[in-house]
Amino acid sequence: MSKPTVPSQLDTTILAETFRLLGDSTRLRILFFCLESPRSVGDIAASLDLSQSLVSHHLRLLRGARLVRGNRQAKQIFYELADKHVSDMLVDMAHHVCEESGEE
Amino acid sequence: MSKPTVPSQLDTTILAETFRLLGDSTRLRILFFCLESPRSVGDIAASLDLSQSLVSHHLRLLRGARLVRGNRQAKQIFYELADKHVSDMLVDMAHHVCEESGEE
DNA sequence: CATACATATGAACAAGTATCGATATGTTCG
DNA sequence: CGAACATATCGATACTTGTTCATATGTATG
Repeated sequence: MSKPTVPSQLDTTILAETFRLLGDSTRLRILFFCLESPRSVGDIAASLDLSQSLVSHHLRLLRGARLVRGNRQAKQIFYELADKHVSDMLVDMAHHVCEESGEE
Repeated sequence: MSKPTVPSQLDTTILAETFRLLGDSTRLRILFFCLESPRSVGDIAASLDLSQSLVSHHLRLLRGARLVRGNRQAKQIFYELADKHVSDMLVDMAHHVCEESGEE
């Protein structure tokens, strides 16, 4: 278990798919915005200054990859990160990038 | 420092750029291959069944983002991950994806 | 039921990019 | 220096994808 470093080609594909979804600043902003607390689609669009349609499109992709999850509350649907896994990952990566400078 | 969860829009862009580079299975395969030990371009191309040109292109991108680093040794150039930061990140993400199933 | 509101979907377009083939740069050795 | 090898760059192409506009689905309220 000390050397599972090289994933199979299949795993690599899956990993890449996840990374690809995270590799768009609009989607990242949505994710980080929903990281604090569940947010409705309209709230996301307004707060991040994005069209409602665009937000919905992105949420669809994020939902498909099980990165977010939404539950309906009357007319609105509130989205939040799918699980602690995902949120931890995001926070970790944010830290990685913040510490990026002054390495060696 | 307990709630740096939401990065600035600028940071988000930088983060996304990094993710975008990781969001390609060919590049990921190259990275994981170089994770074990430094590899020459030709070795990467042969082992991963990719054209030399393609490998070089991807290495250029990865180099530009300081994800890999190469040092020349006679005719060959051996590439390795830029620092422990990057390699840790990759390994972590690989684990995340492996544990992906059987969550709830 | 009809109206208003919130979200989702579909078509279409522009921009980005992964890949390939050919060629150039650079390095070693005779 | 010139030949051989390793890597990098350039041009072109096919494909993916982020975004917008218009419209559909779904949900609550008078």
